[in-house]
Amino acid sequence: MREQDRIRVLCVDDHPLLREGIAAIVNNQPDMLLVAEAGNGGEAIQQFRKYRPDVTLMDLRLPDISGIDALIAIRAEFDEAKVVMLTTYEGDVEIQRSLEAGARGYLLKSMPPKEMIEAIRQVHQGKKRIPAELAAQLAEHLGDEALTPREIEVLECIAGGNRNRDIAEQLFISEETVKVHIKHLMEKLGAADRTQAVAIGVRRGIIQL
Amino acid sequence: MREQDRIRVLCVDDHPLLREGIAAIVNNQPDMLLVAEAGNGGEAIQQFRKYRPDVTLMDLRLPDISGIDALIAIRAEFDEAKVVMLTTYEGDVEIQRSLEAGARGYLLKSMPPKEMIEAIRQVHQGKKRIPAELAAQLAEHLGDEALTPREIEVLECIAGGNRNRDIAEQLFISEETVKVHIKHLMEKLGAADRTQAVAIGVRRGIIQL
DNA sequence: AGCTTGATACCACAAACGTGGTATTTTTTT
DNA sequence: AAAAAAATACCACGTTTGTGGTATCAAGCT
Repeated sequence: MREQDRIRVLCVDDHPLLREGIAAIVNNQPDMLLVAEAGNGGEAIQQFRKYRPDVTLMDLRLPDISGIDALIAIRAEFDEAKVVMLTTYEGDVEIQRSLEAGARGYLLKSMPPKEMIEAIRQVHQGKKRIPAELAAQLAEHLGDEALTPREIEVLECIAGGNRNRDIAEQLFISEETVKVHIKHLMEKLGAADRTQAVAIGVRRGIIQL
Repeated sequence: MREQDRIRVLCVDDHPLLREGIAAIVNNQPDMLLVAEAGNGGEAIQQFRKYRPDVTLMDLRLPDISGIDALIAIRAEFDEAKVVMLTTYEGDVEIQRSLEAGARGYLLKSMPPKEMIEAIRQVHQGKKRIPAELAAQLAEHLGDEALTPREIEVLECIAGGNRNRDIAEQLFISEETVKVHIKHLMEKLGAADRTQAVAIGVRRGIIQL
């Protein structure tokens, strides 16, 4: 295959070890070529502008901005950009937000390399690629109401071990309002108490400790 | 350098992508040779028996048994085994347990490859290698009393959103005893309430959600 | 203009939680 | 054999949390 006909890939990840592994595997494919790498979101945008890759592999958490924000920034300039999110493990919320932001695929770093190269080929052909396990996980919470920004804020305060009174002070609202927010977020998350709300929030990627 | 003089390395990790990266980097060193790989703890033990590597890179979480248990199993047979733990990120408790189990080093997967190859060389020479950041994190909780097995069990129940009464039933003890355990574990962790106890427990690697 | 959503606020009540102290038994360590 | 640590249990008391219901206001959508 001529070099200019290969699928040109950009890899964005802050782990050099993993980038190395991806580079080895991608360049081992006769129909692919790793044209650039980036270790953070800013670099990712620059490298995209410079190389206009056919497919971009993007880690979800980067040192500067989140992978989702990098994705949004890139798609704002290059609407047709084909980006596959690649992450260790995140909750359904991260998957959903990625797809809403226009990601064409979503892979776990623990998946076999075969899965990754197939995803690159499919996405390059204009298809989408979300593994069945992740699709299933996503589907589990599809009907669920999302937490509001304020509710997330309150949930973060709860995780910090704050009492309702302290949360009220920090957010400049009354203790009763805090209670209302907690009631709502517990309902939405299906939590029996504030502690489980934090546990579920962490598992689903809504908050991080 | 003759092949038999090279540092012979075994890599244990369930992420094929990362193994590939490590393989590329290790084999790129003139004084190193990746002699075997393993994707889980059982394989790791078999491969160690077969190849007797000079240095082993071991992921902390594996599909079958924990990396620490694999380390213990290997060191039970081969006391002089030189093992470096390699992980994405864990709390101080994991670091401490690894070192107690006889690990010679502890690295994060996010560290530059240079750090890893230096660690392999140093450990091969009989030295230990713990990066300053991790040593500092470890030192922060050195004087702390560890949670007892029962306290950890209770903490796990708390994280599940159980009330004291439910925990009592599950563990076949009285509600009052549960309260005592919670009081103690909160003191040890420096938590203001049960929710913060869970958050701290997760951050420090004492429990996982 | 009407509707929905998010955020705010208050009240009252019951349930659960956290704190103080004391005490027994078993296991482990010295 | 003595001491220390871990797990068990009970009581009393005040604090915090969670539930129910009602209501206002602003912003955004139809």
